Amino acid sequence: MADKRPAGNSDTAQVILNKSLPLFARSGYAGVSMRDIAKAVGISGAALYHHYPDKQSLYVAAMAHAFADKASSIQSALGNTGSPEQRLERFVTSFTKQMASDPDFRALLHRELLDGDEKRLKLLAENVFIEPFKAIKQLAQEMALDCDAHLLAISMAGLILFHFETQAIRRYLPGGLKKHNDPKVIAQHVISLLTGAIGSGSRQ
Amino acid sequence: MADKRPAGNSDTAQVILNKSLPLFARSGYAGVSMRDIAKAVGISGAALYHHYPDKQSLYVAAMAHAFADKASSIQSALGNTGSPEQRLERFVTSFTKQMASDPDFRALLHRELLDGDEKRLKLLAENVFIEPFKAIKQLAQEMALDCDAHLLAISMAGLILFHFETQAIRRYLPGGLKKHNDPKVIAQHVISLLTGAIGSGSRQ
DNA sequence: AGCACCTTAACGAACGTTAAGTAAGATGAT
DNA sequence: ATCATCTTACTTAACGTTCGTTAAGGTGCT
Repeated sequence: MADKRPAGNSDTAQVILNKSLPLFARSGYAGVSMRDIAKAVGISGAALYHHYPDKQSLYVAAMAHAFADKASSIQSALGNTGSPEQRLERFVTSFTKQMASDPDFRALLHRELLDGDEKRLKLLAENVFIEPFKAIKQLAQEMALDCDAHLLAISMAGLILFHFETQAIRRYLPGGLKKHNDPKVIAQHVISLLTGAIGSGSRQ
Repeated sequence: MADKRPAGNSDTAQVILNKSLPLFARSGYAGVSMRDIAKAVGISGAALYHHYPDKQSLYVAAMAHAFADKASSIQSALGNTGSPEQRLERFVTSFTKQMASDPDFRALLHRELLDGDEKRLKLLAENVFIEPFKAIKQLAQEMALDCDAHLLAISMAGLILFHFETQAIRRYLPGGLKKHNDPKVIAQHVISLLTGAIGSGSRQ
């Protein structure tokens, strides 16, 4: 009853997106062939063209699929109750946890920032990041009235994302410990940095 | 005396690296063909194999070439005179300027962080980043005794790099202005953030 | 002569994509 | 209920192109 399949109602198109996403995340657009995707799905290469007109369209659909719902889940992390400090803490811990749990999303995001043409970046910005960014910027504005809110909002996201981006190479840098990949540790560090614990407090 | 060229000493091998680097930076390893490189250099595709045994070796040589001397120039930005605050300011302004002036290096760095296998990342870490990272970590330690220096050093680099990484998409995010791509503005923002101007000062 | 450096031509493999055909279920007239 | 017909979802085989790479040979300096 749950899954009748009368006709013209296959979920293969969705399966293709789900199976191709980790491939694109790992190897990038040029690094994944249509045959790779077909093999991952378990169908012939030609069958892909029954669902998507070409590789480019499949890729764009996969990206849209990957980024869908991310906007709201990022934004909902902020809420609008409590003091700015509380909201900052809530956002940083939640965003850090989300990024930690979705390495494919992170990789695709970085790839789009590197390779995305104007059209794709505009789509990504307007459909995914504008709304959460607005909320973060608003928070930034409340926290530091004299500081450029746009720059500060970018800094918040960057602080978190860069720790994950450097996860692989930090194993070869001095002082790199396993705990530095713990979302809770990262979040705590970012919070204390953003609340001014570095330059002002803890004088010896 | 400086540049004799007796025999078996063409600079074509160097030209190949210099011409292929922007291609790899823009399109990644899989996105650049040997024929693309050959055309950029102005020789036949087969001639590349006179200087490098295969595409992989050419790529690794190009990366080594791109990252050579970066280590010392980053590190020398710190120096070891003056107060920690002065050294921080010197490092941030200098590092920001260096990154602003070398988009290819930035792109290659991000690509290696995304795609680099264990061996390449280890090479990159040990030959390029270990020494400057040690110096930055040392600075971090002096600035915030109670904070994890490894995390703080990563944060310093990430704050700067992420502003450049998001340069293209910020045009579509609210509050994005041309001045936010000015190295001096970015550096000033990062410095004020790291010296604790956010959470502590400027209460209304 | 011999080596360094380059060419054109070509190899087989893999690429994105299309053509042609098949199996299975839905549809509609009888 | 049956049969022809249509659509959906796929298959195998092949198309022309481009890929990394090699073979064979030419030119010019030492």
